[in-house]
Amino acid sequence: MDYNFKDIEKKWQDIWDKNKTFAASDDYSKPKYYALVEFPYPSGQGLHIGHPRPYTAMDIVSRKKRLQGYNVLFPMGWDAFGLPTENFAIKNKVHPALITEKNIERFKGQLKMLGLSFDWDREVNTTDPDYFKWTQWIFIQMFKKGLAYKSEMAVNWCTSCKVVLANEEVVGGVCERCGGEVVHKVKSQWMLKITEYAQRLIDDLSEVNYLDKIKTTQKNWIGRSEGAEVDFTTSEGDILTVYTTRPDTLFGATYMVISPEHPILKKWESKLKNNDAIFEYQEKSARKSDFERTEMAKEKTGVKLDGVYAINPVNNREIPIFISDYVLMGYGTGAIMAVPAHDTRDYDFAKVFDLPIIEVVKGGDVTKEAFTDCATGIMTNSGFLDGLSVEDAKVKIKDWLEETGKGKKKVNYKLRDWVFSRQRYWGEPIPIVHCDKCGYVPIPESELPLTLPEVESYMPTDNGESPLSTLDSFINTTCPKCGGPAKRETDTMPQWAGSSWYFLRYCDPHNDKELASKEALNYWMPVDWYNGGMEHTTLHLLYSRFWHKFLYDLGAVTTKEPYMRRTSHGMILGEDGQKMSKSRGNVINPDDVVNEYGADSLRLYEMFVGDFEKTAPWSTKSIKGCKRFLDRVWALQDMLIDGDDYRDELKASFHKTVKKVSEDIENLKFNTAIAALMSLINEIYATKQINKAELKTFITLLNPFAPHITEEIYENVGFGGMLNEQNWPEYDETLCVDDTIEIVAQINGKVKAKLVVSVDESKDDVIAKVKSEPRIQNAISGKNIIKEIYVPGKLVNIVVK
RNA sequence: GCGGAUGUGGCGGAAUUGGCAGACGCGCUAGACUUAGGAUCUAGUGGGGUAACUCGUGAGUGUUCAAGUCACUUCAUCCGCACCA
Repeated sequence: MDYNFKDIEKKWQDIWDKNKTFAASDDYSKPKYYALVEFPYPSGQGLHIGHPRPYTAMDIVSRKKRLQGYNVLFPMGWDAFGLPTENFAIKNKVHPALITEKNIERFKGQLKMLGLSFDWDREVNTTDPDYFKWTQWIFIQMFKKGLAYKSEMAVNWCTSCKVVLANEEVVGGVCERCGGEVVHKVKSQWMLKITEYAQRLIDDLSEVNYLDKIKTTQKNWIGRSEGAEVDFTTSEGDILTVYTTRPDTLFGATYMVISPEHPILKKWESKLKNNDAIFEYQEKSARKSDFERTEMAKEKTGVKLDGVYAINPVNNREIPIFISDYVLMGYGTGAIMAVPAHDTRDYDFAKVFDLPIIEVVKGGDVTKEAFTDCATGIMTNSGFLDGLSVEDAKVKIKDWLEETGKGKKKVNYKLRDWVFSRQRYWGEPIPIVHCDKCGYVPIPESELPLTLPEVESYMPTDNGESPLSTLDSFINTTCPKCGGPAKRETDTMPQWAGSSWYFLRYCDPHNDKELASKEALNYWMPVDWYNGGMEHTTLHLLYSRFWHKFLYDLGAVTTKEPYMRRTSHGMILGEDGQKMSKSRGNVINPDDVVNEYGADSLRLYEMFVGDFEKTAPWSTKSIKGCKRFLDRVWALQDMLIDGDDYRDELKASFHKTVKKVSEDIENLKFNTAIAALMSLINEIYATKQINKAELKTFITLLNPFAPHITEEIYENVGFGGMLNEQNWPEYDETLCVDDTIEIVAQINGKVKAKLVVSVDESKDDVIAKVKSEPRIQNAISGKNIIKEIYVPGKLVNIVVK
């Protein structure tokens, strides 16, 4: 009987579907396990060969947990708002909802074809009004708490997508999605105050089990720094406040630099003697795109403000003020004190403009380069700070600043507030109206969801407004507060909105009273294990933690953090080691692979290919090896003999394998779990037989990885019931050790012989045996034995001279 | 520049607290069975050497009875951030 994977896989997928085998139960008395994968964007291309990697991994975890008696929630859904769908709609004049529906159907079919044990009764779709009703509801709550606000500001504008981008969406100065040029544009935008949560987003990382690199990336992105604000008085009597992490170097501040956009420039206009040059410089930096600005990062440019100066508060020296685009308006105060001796950028600038460089920390050579080392330097030329270490000087100067009222301690973050408006059609409408009398007013919650109107064209307008702005019937409304005429907000939310809380909806997906019931959230949350891409560490992961914390403050959820554990998978590359892309012609289609080798082989291959966290190139040859392994598993049926316990010669191997597979799944080491099963089958083949107890354990261990073939064998053999209803095998630690062990005999650390001894043999006996080995005798004869090292169960090392 | 990784056979990759380097798979070689083999089974497979032996985890130094693993130095590659004061 051949292994006919096509029929077998179809058969079991239908059975699982019909029986709702993997539906999470609402019986809250059972122990729960919530396993989560990132829901995909249902693109027109269909499933990528990389998708099954994380999905299979968490499917394995879910299937194992079910066998271990947990009530498992392993849901799936669609993050379906987004630009590609909208662009397709524009091009082909079809409603994005129709395209989305079609794409979802295709994706769903492909996921089912892989035998993933999702609970399809809990499917969510971010574009479903019953879903985004609650996305809008959360936004309104944020608005009410002052965390959503509208602000006139310079934003990143993609000239190709004609849409505002969040800072996180600008990569290398260009649009993350289309690679188009990104320029600055001043627009009125909805913003979310994620900065208010910056500290908590750092602090609470200590309560969760994320991979260290994920925690590090999040911390770096939030970018906390400790320093001080220092007030400089100017010749005009204004206070110019700077932020610095090196207040200890205040005596070395020989000039100041403010951002070209700094508002104080307007105020000083009448005092300044070189307004033309200043204006020209401002114009030039405003025109620069982010890309150009980073390109130019090497050469320092700027203009000295002629007519005003500042006074260094620590020594009352008069120092010049410059504008330069290396000072950013968006960080700190938009103004800096420049200490060229101890800051590389200030040093470069000082060299260009021939400004004095005063050493205030000894330890380097400031005639050659800036000395920035904080750990070893000693203060000098710094009045009351002289002789102190940098660390001590920081403390002392901060105290001095606070005592004299010339400054204060200050913590700063690189994280900025989240630009939340998009000038697009295919997104959640922002549920706010603007009334001339009442300002911005949220629409009543009873009117949610605020759905998208039908429009003629999905094309964003050239002046940067949303397609919704052309629709008078949508825009014109009445103010919920005063009843007067009002206009609706025409911007929509970014794609990150719907994915910031979807894991909560899975807990109670059909609830029309609240985003999910308290009972459901109490039982299911937090997510026990969330796996997703590294590329979402600074976007989705941070955003969703922020929303969750907000909902926690609101009392809508009961846990501070949404995810207890976060891991990350590596990408699947093309066979040539390059990223898969149509243009390279190295794309592998999952449909073809499943058709040729079967879903079980594909699942096995993607788990076996290498370290789960690392990228791995696709290899058609390797998947054949996995198929071959399954063929061998299938053939075990022909070797079947009776027996209700493991045979003695395989007992230890079985216990060891159960232990290894159980542990490896928990530790994200699917590749070695499969290797252990391969080793075991090799041992079984050597005996040419397998008994029923052994077969049952073997296919149960393999079931999470290859669910179809194992279920089929289970049925064929007639064990009774279904494999997915059985128990995960147990192991006995004491039975994991063999009766005899191989001991390595070394001379001076080099292996000379190997011998088999029984486990309970004493140290002296083992050493005596080692010494009686001919090769050892050879090596020690005529030499002095200096030392004998005995590592129980491992080796004996004899040191001779 | 800063931050995070990674470096092991022909290839993908294994290796608790330092304790047999190369598990498992691919590929390759030989044999068996076959009309056939791009199927299957069995055996072999890091380099050098007939052999005893010896050399081997990017490079170098050190610690140790013992180092892929620890320390220091260095090189290369990848990823993220990038004038964050």
